[in-house]
Amino acid sequence: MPARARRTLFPEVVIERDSDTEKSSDDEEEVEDDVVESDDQEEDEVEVDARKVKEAEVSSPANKKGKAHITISLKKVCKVCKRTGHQAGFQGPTYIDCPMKPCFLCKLPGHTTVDCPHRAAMEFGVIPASRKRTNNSLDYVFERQVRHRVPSIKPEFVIPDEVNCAVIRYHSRRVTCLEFHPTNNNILLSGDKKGQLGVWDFGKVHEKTVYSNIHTCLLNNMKFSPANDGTVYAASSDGTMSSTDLETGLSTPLLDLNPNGWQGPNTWTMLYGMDLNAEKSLVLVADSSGFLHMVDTRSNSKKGNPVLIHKKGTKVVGLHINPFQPDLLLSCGNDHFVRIWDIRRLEPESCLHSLPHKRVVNSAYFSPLTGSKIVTTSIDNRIRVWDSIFGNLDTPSREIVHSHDFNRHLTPFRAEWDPKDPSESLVVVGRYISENYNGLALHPIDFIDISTGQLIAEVMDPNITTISPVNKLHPRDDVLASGSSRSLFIWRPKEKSDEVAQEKDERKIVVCDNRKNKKFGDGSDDDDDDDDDFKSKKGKKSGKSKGKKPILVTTPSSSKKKKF
DNA sequence: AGATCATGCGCCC
DNA sequence: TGGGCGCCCTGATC
Repeated sequence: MPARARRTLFPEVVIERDSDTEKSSDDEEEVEDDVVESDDQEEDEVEVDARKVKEAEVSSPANKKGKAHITISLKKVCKVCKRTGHQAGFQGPTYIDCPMKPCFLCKLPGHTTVDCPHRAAMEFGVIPASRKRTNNSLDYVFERQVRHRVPSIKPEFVIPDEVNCAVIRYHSRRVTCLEFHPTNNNILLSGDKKGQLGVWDFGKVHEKTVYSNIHTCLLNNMKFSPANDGTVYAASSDGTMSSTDLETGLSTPLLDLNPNGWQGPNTWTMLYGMDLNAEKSLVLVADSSGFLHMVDTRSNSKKGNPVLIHKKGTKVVGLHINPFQPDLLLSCGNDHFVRIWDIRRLEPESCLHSLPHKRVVNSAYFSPLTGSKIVTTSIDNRIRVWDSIFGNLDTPSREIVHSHDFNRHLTPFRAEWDPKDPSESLVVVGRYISENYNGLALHPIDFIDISTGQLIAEVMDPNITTISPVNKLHPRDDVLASGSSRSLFIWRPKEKSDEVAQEKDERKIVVCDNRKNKKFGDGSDDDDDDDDDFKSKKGKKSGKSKGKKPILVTTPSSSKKKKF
C-alpha cells in the first residue's frame, strides 16, 4: 500500500535526550516570562549551546518583578514543551513532533505521531468489537425486514478526486456547512461562521449568490424542506432557526431563543443540530444547553415544550432523523454521548440507547439508505461504527483511528456517508494532520471503508494547502464538495472532469473576493482571474515544487478503487 | 517573514 | 460546580 511507502518519506529523527529535562519546570516557566520582556542590550551575550542555556535558566535567580538578568535566545527551545534539546514544528513539509508529547494521532503513549502505526496504514487503527450474538427480537426484526435491503456485494467506489471548479474566498469567514440541492444537480449551498448563506451554481461556475442578512453568526446546520425544494431551514448560533426562500432570499425566523437580545453570555442560547421529519412536518433543532425544540412547518409554530436530551448546559451539536424509520432520532453532543430517541415519546431520560464516547462527539449519522448503521466522529480522533442499530449497541462494532482533532479555529470534522453507496460503507472525512506529498504539506480528504477501516482514497490537490474539515458527497452524481477555510471546491472523478472540461469552455476557478483588496489579481474583474489566483498565496509549508503544476490528485493505488 | 488575532474545550483548582 | 487558564500540524492579515 502506498501509504506504507509514504512512510519512507519521513526522515529518521533522532533526538538527543537532555539529561536535565526532568528538573524543575516551574522555574523554567518563570524565567521564560522574564525573558520575553527582557532588554535587548545583552542579546549578544548568551550563546547557543542548549545545555548552557538550560543551566543558566535553572540557576539564574530571576527577580520576580524587575528585569531579568539574562537574555536568552528562544531559538533552541521547543515551542511545544518549552524544553531544550529538540524542536517541534515544520521542517519543510514534514512536521517534527515534540517527543515529550503523546502521539498526536492515536493519543497512545510509547511513540510519536511519526511512528504511529495508524499513520502508515489506517486499517491498523480498527478496533473490532467482539462478535456478540444476541438473538433477541430486534435481531430477528433486522434479519427479516432490513437485511434484504442491504446489498451483500460491494459495488465499485467511484472517487471524485480532481478539482473541477472552485470558488476562492467566496465566504468572508470559514465555511461551516454544505448542502446539495435535492433536485437541481448543480446547486451547492454553503453556510459560514458569519451566518451567511451561499448559493452556488457550480455548473455555471460564475453564478453565485450570498445572502448575508439571514443570520448574524455561525450557520451550524441547514436542510432543504422536503415539501418545497426552494426552501431551506437553517439553525444558527444567533439562536434562531429560519426558513429561507432561495429565489427571493426572503427569510422568516421560525424560532428565536434570544428574543430579548444580548443579556450576557450566560443567557445567550445557540442553535446547533437540526433535522426534519417530513412525515410529521417537523423541524427539530437542538440548542447549546441540552434542549431539543420542535417546530411545526405547517403552522410555523412551536410544538410542545423543549425537552432536555443531553446533559443540561451542554451543546447538542448534531441531530439526525432515521431515513428509514423517521420516528427514530439520533443526537450527539458535548456531553460525550450519542443518543437514540423515539420522537413519539420524547422525555428526558427516555432515550432508547446511549452510546458513550471518550470525548465530545462532532457528528452522528444513521446510514443513508436503511438507517441501520451509525457512524460517529469524536474529537478523540476516532470514527466509531455501529453495524446495526438492531444489534448490541453497548460497544461500537469498530473504532477507526483517524486524525480529525479539535481546533478552535476549524469547523469540527464530520465523517459523512456516501448517499449513493448501496452497501453503506463509504464515508468521507477531512484529515487534520498533514503528510509530505512530493515536498508539499497537504491535508487530504479521506475516503474510508467503514466496514473494514481501510483507507480507500486520499484526495488532495497541491493548490489546496489548507485543511478541509467540511465535506459532502453528492446524492446522485460522483461529486464531492468540500469547504476549506473560506473556499469551496467541487471534485469529480478524473476522467469525467476531463470530458466536462472539454465540453465546456468555462473557467474552472473563480476568485470571489469579498473585501476591497487589490492584492489578488490586478484589481480587475474577479471573474477574469484564473488559476494563478488559485495557486497564489499558498506554499507556506511547501518546500520546492513552487511554480510547476504537479499531478493534482493521488489515490493510494488505482487497483484500490476497484473490485470489492 | 514574523507578529497578531480570532476564541472552544478540557482540565485543574 | 464553576471560573480561569492553556493549547501540537490554523489561516488571514498586516
